[in-house]
Amino acid sequence: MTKQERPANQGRRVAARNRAALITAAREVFAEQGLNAPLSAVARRAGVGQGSLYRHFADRVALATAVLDENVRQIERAAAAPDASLTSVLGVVTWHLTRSTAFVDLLRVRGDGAEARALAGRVHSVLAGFGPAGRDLSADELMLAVAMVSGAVAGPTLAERERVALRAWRLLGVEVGPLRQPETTAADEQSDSA
Amino acid sequence: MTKQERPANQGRRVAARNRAALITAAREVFAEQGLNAPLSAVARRAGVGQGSLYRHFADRVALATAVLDENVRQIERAAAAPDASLTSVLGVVTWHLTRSTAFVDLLRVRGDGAEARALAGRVHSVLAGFGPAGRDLSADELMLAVAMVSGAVAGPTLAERERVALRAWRLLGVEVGPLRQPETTAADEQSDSA
Amino acid sequence: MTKQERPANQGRRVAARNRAALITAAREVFAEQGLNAPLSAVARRAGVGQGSLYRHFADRVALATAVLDENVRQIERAAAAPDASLTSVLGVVTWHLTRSTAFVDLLRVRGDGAEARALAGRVHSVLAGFGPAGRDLSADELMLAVAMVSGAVAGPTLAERERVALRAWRLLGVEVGPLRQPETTAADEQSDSA
Amino acid sequence: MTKQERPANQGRRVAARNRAALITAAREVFAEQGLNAPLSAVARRAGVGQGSLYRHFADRVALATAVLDENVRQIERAAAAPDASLTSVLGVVTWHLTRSTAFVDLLRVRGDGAEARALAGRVHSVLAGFGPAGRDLSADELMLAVAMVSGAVAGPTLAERERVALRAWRLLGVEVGPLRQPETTAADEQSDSA
DNA sequence: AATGAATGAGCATTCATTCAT
DNA sequence: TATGAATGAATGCTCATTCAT
Repeated sequence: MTKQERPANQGRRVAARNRAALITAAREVFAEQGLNAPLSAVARRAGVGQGSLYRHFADRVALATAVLDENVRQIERAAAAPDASLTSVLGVVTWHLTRSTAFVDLLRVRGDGAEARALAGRVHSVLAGFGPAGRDLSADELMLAVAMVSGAVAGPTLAERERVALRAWRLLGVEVGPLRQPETTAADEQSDSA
Repeated sequence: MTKQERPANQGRRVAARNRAALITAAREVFAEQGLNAPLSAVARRAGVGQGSLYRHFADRVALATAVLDENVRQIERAAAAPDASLTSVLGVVTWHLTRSTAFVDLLRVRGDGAEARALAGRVHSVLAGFGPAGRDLSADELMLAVAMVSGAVAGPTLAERERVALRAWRLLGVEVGPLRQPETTAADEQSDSA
Repeated sequence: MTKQERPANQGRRVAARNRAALITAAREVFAEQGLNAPLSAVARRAGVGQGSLYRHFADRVALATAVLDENVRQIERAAAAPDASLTSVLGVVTWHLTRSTAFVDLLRVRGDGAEARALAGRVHSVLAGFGPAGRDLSADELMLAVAMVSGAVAGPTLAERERVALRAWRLLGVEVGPLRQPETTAADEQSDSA
Repeated sequence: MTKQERPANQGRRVAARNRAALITAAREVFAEQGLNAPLSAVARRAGVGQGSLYRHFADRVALATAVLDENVRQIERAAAAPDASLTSVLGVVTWHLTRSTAFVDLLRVRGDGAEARALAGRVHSVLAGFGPAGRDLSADELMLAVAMVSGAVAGPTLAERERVALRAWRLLGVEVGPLRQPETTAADEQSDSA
């Protein structure tokens, strides 16, 4: 029964690997060149043919969504940690904000499509799961605050963006945990529902 | 080659008119499609040849600068009014924020070139000329707050953007005057030093 | 946008054919209009999309180099023939001179880029492999002589250019073999290393 | 009678000055950027409007012809000098060859239009007026030799071009006088027959 | 399922030429 | 007669998308 799985369904295995490589490449390319970067650059960096990119992702939005989906999942995972708090989750959110222009846009520009709204909604849900932190803000207000910080985050260097983000949170009177990289689990590589 | 029917060269009488038309068109096109909109679309909307656009504005930045320069000048003029206050000026700033994506980007993304920084600096100077309003904020903090509101402002409809902007200011505890259209004086049409 | 009738993508079977067609077209267009001829004209004559041209040849120089590379290879092949002599090789060189403006420019204007110099160098090497003919000239002097003849070769008709070239060689006291078309071997179509 | 001339027919005086300025500018621009340089660059360098350029010179050829006309006239003047010899005139010709790409093309590429042929013909006439020098060459052969040297003349630096030119003449066994700048007389500024 | 070449629409930019002032 | 702006065709180049292999 399990024999069939072994003689290598090479095609399927390669497919999954390609998909992951494309997401990784897209994350890097979008970060470097912005969300309008040529898709050919993504394919090249992933070491994959153009056609394969289109097989996995119908369009630019689908690819971007896949990238951001990982980000959001990491936030959800951070919120699921035993010692999680609003403060610590905001630390993860802000970590992403300072790393990824695309993520900034996600949380800033709502309504850019059903996918983006869905992702933003998941962040909203996460935040709603916590009580107020430092100030008594509703989940809606928290999302607005996140958008505001997103809007402020800009700058050529990572350090500068981090500094600005923290100042922005302070101005809002919201306490933020340390900006730390969330763990990337193997799960990130397995999504195949696109 | 043997085209006889040239749409007629209207001579240099139209020069000033063309320049103004280009700025107006650019304002609209940039607002709708963002700062990377095709310049050909601007020329078309202005009813002007491609070459004329390039004669008046050496590059995209020059054109965008001209557009934003008008915005900033209106803010400066609002600040110079006899009954001006930080609150009323923020009303004008926010009015622009809700109208123009380009203006949002100007105040959000600093360092995108000397021109942008100069324009943002002028806004900074204006804000620095007022005392605190509703909270005791330095000019730097005020600029950050403006950037944050800029970041939050998004939405398909004008009404939505206005609502969001006001909520954002409230979250910051800063009082904002009524969002009102600044007067467009003839001076705006005469700038020829770009 | 809603165009349904794409002229059909014939797949990569045509890749090699396209490359050859581009070189052929470029040879003709460059010969007729000079090395600055619009590349779009080359693509059109080759019956190929603009993009394909750029895929095969990164820039104008790469295309010109490919064209001239064939010429030089034919000269090298002529020099490798069992009964080759300086006289016979000069016949081939001169044959090209009278056929191709681009080739004339290659041998006339040195230093127009590393590629051109490399190609000219290969001609130099070929000439250096023979002893003097009709006069005792060094390889350097021979190259100069070739450049001089190149410079003299001009005229609207092929016959005129041939006549001038032969007169020029006579003035230099150098014997030249019959102007004959070198064989185009299949090898010319296979180069894929550009 | 001569009164009319004084009260300044300003228009006419300016016109002549502009014409001369255009020729000078064209000489420089064509030398730097080649014969296909933008005419707007010529007008700009001459400090003259685009329209004025077109008033004086119907097209690019007319302008180029005017530039070369000066060169040829200088050669004719050199030939008219009391101590002129074929050797000395060839020195002047070669001086021009090493200075001006346009002049090279004139003597190299015949048949580029009636104007060019006429100018080349004048050079031919000049050479025909002298006896053989160093070798017994007919005027036709001399013109061919000039074309050959023209063809050889190339190189990024003036010194290199001069060196090559002299080597080329040596290879032809023709003696050449020193390369010297011909005097520019006021006459060059007065041609108004275009 | 992957590949990589083909295709052409689209955008930026330049420049020859015309023409009102 | 000079001026300088207007015009748009032409060209280079890029890139999203399709499709034979």
